[in-house]
Amino acid sequence: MNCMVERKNNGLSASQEDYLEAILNVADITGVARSTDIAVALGVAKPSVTGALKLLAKRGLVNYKPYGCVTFTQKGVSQAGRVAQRHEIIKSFFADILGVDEAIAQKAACKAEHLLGPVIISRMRDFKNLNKKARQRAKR
Amino acid sequence: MNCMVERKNNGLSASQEDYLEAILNVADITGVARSTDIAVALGVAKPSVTGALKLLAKRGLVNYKPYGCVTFTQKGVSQAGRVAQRHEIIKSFFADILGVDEAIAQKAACKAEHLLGPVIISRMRDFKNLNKKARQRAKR
DNA sequence: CAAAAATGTTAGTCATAACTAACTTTTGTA
DNA sequence: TACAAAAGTTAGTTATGACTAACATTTTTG
Repeated sequence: MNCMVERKNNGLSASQEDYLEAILNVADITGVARSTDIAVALGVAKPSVTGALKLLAKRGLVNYKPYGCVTFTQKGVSQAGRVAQRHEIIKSFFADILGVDEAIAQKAACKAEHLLGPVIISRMRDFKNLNKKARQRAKR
Repeated sequence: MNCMVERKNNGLSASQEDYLEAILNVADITGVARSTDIAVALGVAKPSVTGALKLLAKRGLVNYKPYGCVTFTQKGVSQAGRVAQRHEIIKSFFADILGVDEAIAQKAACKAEHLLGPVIISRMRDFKNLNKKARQRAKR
């Protein structure tokens, strides 16, 4: 069976990864990551954001100062980037290879990104690339 | 972004689905579902099993009696079956289509089965079937 | 059949991560 | 500039689901 719960590879919980990703996306859009925007992006209440930011700060992933605006540390940027990358690979695998609706692929990726390991993710990426090349060959 | 947490379709938590599946597997092997075996299968402590069984009983999915052995209700069988089916589809998709190691596919399926929706699951199944047919054609 | 071993349960604790209500700080505006 | 609105925080609660220690029941066996 072998279905036991495991420690995350990077030590981040699914929730923490969600926050990192949300900060990245919010900052991309508005230039800065403000607490309320993060809350809206994740559909959580504001106090949840405060709590999460403190935790991420304690882990050295973001620079947090009460009433100030949030920035990533070096470590935070790289972690957030990794999560976003996984998200993108999974989303486009579901959409392009499985032919699933964008919105559904998007939602599923949000959840799956926290638990699919590097082996599966990299196979998904390879699969997509092979598929792209095949289509290019077919076109010629 | 749209990554907010959602209510499960069937109202079962990931943990509850895990227990249903474990009961199914343990019963398949030993003929009966005993608490300790379930605990071993899931890698949890025995009191966790007791708690889960009470919950599943309250939801009308298993027949639980203290110190007795566990059986599924009609509803429980069908739920457990659905979960096991999803598990199998995902596992074999990862293994056969993505070419991932069986053990890794197995573990990933354990986690993904709780969150991938019907659309993606059915695409995975279709994809596998198409692939099988294609290989059969190629052989002729 | 009685004691030991195995099995199962109860009670109480912990961690995560959400929530609301109430408060503080910052910002925008009359 | 003062005050109202917006943004953010604190404190306290809740739910889920694990855990350990201690107790109860069942089964096995000498």
